[in-house]
Amino acid sequence: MPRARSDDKRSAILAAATHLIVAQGLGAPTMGIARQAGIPNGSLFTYFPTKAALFNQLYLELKQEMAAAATANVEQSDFSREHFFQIWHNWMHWAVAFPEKRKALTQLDVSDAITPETRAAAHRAMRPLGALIEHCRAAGPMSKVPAGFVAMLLNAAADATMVFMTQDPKHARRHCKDGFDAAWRMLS
Amino acid sequence: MPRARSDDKRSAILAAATHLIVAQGLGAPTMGIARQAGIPNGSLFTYFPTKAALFNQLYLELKQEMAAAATANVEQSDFSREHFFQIWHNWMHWAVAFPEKRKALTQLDVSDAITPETRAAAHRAMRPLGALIEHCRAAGPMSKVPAGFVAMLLNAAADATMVFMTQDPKHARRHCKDGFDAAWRMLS
DNA sequence: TTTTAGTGACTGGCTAGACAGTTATGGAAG
DNA sequence: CTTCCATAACTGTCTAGCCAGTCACTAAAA
Repeated sequence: MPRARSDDKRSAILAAATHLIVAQGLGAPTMGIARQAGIPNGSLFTYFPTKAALFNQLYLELKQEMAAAATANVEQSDFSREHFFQIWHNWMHWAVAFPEKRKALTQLDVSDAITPETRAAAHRAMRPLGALIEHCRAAGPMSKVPAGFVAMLLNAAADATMVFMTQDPKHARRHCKDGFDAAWRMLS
Repeated sequence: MPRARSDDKRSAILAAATHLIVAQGLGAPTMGIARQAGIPNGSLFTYFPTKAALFNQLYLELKQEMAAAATANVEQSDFSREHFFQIWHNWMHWAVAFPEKRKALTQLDVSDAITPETRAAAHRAMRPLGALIEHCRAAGPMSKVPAGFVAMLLNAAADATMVFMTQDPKHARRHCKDGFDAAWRMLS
């Protein structure tokens, strides 16, 4: 077997891309990303065939990481308010801990470089959350509302809460709770 | 006085930009925008000094148009649920009637080409809505939550509702009401 | 005649990706 | 154990194409 690719370099590229996307938007040049990652620009293309492929991969991994952070250490079958808050808290905590990742995600989300396939895969990563939401929805006033719509509304509330917490980290704890209360009022 | 600029051309440029931004993203070339507007590319720069200026102007005017559409034909001093729904309905109706304008707005919203000044001006355009929200907030369970946070949550809910209505126009009427009910539950 | 809009060819800078040559890796053959 | 080889990663330079904005000129308005 010939040389193996370096996971470190791969990660460095993704991290550099996250950083530069936040600083310069999606127009950030690949050369800048490579420099930030500490590799020559040519190497970037041995890890990702095109810029779009890099963005798709980044989007997917960030979404997966976010989903994993939200549902870490929680049981599948518990549908209580407290349990839901635990997940919400994990979720918000991740966003505050990695503000660049969250910002990069919102940029990538509206980009047309992200393919429907990637979006579908990202959606799949959020599946565990979906099941939980589904259960709460069915028991409350939104039982007649399409599940996708409910999910979208909750996502929107979560995003808004993340933005506000990041904007005003001093009162992050309170904003986290306020956002949750609002979301919970929405579906119960 | 020498030749006056043509309002028609100006509008054509803005309309063309809206259309192309939706189709190609913010990377849409000025030449493409000019072609779509039916003018030579040089003329675009007699109406807008730079591409960024064009985007800022477009953002501002779309936001103003949206705000005006939402608050058309409604009284300032009425704070009832019905009145709020009337505004919500106007708002959603605009989004469904002009889906491209809404989509272009969401693109522009995350762009770093939009200056803080433009954002402030756009925010001012939403002022009448803000007063209404403020009143409802103060009377409900979110009285202790910052007004900006409440506005952000409502905006997020409105956006999500717009997306879903546009996605599934067949049941737009129901989604409009469902979105409103959810938003109303949030703040009362 | 003055002033400014209209026009479209042009340009300078930038960037994604190609490429030709180099180097590390590990297995196979002796 | 040593040599050799096949493979694929590594590298920096290069280039073809694109695009925002310019400019020299013309046309219209007053």
